[in-house]
Amino acid sequence: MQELRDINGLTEEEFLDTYSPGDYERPGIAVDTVIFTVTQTKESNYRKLPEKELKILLIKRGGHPYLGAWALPGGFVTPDETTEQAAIRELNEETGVDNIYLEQLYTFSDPGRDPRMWVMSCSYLALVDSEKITVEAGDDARQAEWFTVRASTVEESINESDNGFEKVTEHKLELICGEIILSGKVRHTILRNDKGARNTYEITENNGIAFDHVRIILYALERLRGKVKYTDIALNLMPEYFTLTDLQRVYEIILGKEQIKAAFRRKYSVLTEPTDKMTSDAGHRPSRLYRRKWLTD
Amino acid sequence: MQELRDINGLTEEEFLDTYSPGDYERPGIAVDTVIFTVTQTKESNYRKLPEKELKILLIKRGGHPYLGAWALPGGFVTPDETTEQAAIRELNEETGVDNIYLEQLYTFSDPGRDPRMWVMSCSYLALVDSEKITVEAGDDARQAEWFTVRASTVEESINESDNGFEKVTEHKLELICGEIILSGKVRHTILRNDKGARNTYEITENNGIAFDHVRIILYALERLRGKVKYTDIALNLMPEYFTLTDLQRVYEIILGKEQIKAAFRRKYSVLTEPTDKMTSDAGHRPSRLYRRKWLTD
DNA sequence: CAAATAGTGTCTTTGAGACATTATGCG
DNA sequence: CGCATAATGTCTCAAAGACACTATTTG
Repeated sequence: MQELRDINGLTEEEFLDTYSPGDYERPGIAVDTVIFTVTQTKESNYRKLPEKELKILLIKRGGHPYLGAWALPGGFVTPDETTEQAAIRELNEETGVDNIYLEQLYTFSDPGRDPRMWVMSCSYLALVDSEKITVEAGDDARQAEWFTVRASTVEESINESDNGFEKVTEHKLELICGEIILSGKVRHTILRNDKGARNTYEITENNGIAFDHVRIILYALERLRGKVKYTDIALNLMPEYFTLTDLQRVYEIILGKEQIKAAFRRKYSVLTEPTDKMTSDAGHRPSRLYRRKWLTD
Repeated sequence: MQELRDINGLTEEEFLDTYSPGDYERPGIAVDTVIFTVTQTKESNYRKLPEKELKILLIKRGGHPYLGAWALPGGFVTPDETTEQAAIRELNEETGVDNIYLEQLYTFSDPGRDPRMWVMSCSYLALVDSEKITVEAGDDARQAEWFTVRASTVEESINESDNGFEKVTEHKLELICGEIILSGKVRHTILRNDKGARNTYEITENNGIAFDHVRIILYALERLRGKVKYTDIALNLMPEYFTLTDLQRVYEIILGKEQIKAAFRRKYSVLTEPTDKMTSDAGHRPSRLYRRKWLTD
């Protein structure tokens, strides 16, 4: 260690021994995880392939604030863990899911985002294969459900000036689970000019979604959509064996856009390796099953 | 408001009136900003163009811990502001710089990253045009300096197994400001397998850089390098008028790779608009000056 | 004129879009 | 046999890589 002494003549060791944290205010740090999966619906026509749906997990709040509303799985970080470890721990406690893809999204810090007190949310994006989730909905009296995600961009306005522009976009989110329909809108204002770049987000409508979780969910979806095109992130949503058409459907449901088969296979089949297994008992030609290929770059 | 009552028979309003935050431990939240700029060096040969250097701002620590080491500009967040507002405030206090590009990077939360107490760092990436910085180095007795950034990947090892792989990369950072040379290494372990995806980072060497700031700086550089290719983010480093060769040099210094002139212009000149100004007094053909074009998508 | 940069032309390569054609299991 | 999907071939178009060639200024 260095022998440097500070203004009070203390070495670092001496300083740390006598250090006591000030009593200024500190925020609670929550982690909130947007966990996506893709599920199959049963198809009436035996010949047709089942349709896929993008879903996220929400938990019904049993206490104030937002009593009865639905919230992202999460909880508070403790001093002996990283936010990532906290996210894994909470997800495991609440869903029993283990070993899943996880990445940090964004830290939301608007004062007032929690009506109780000062709380920041360090949010995470998680992806899980639907075959892995045997989530006991509602372990400890809490109700947990998978909601189908529908998102759309409602309205845009662009205001160009000489040295920049202001663009307003309204994003709508709908979450559906049987009879339960939740929804919300977020207005995103992009301000770009020679004075800098500012993004502001405002929740303009909210039906049944707790805290600022509409915004977090929309942010997660945006990240997922962006990354799907240039990484192998989507493979985390696939079971061990899958067809290339399955994979294509997953891309389509995430991107909200049909993909051209030949081009899709050219681009994304490098993320997979063929097995000698085939599908069977479908009302049409069997399809080869593929596995994930682990790309080291 | 809703009339829902919780398990104690309270409405949300009543609940919030009587709510008192628990006394569990909370972390301090710091913001630390990696602010980049690109400067020109004087060129001895009057014909040649000046070379460019990528720099970041560091502040010499005047107290423990890490007394005498160099740290990113930053400070603690207060309850009435977002982390972004805190970053802007601190940057303004410490450098006088205003109106700059800012984006959130990552929240670092390793327990023990601050030897004093539990502190998380919400880090930001900032970009500023070097003509704007008239930073009074050392306002309030604190020494602030711009350090030239050199980064390289030192070593790699890949360990492939049947159901995934482990890849280790060592990143080296060198920061140079006159006689002062700081350096550090971060070992990045990427673990990908059917049990999930984990990245771990370990600071394996550190000469004169405070806290875990080596890692934050390397992370910022990675983000900058990634985004430069598919956004107009680099334009935030340019003065109002610049030549396309200037812009190309900025890309080259960020990416650490020469760009082919014709291809570069085809791709990135859409981010600019020509003016009728030209350079002059160079020992070669004058060059047209361009301005940033504000793209609304 | 020589040095050095400015600016453009064009051939090649790569990859995505679009669409067509052939293959195959099941009721 | 006909339905629905599987799998691949190929033409086109757009963008990036590579390199060459012409244009201009100043000492």
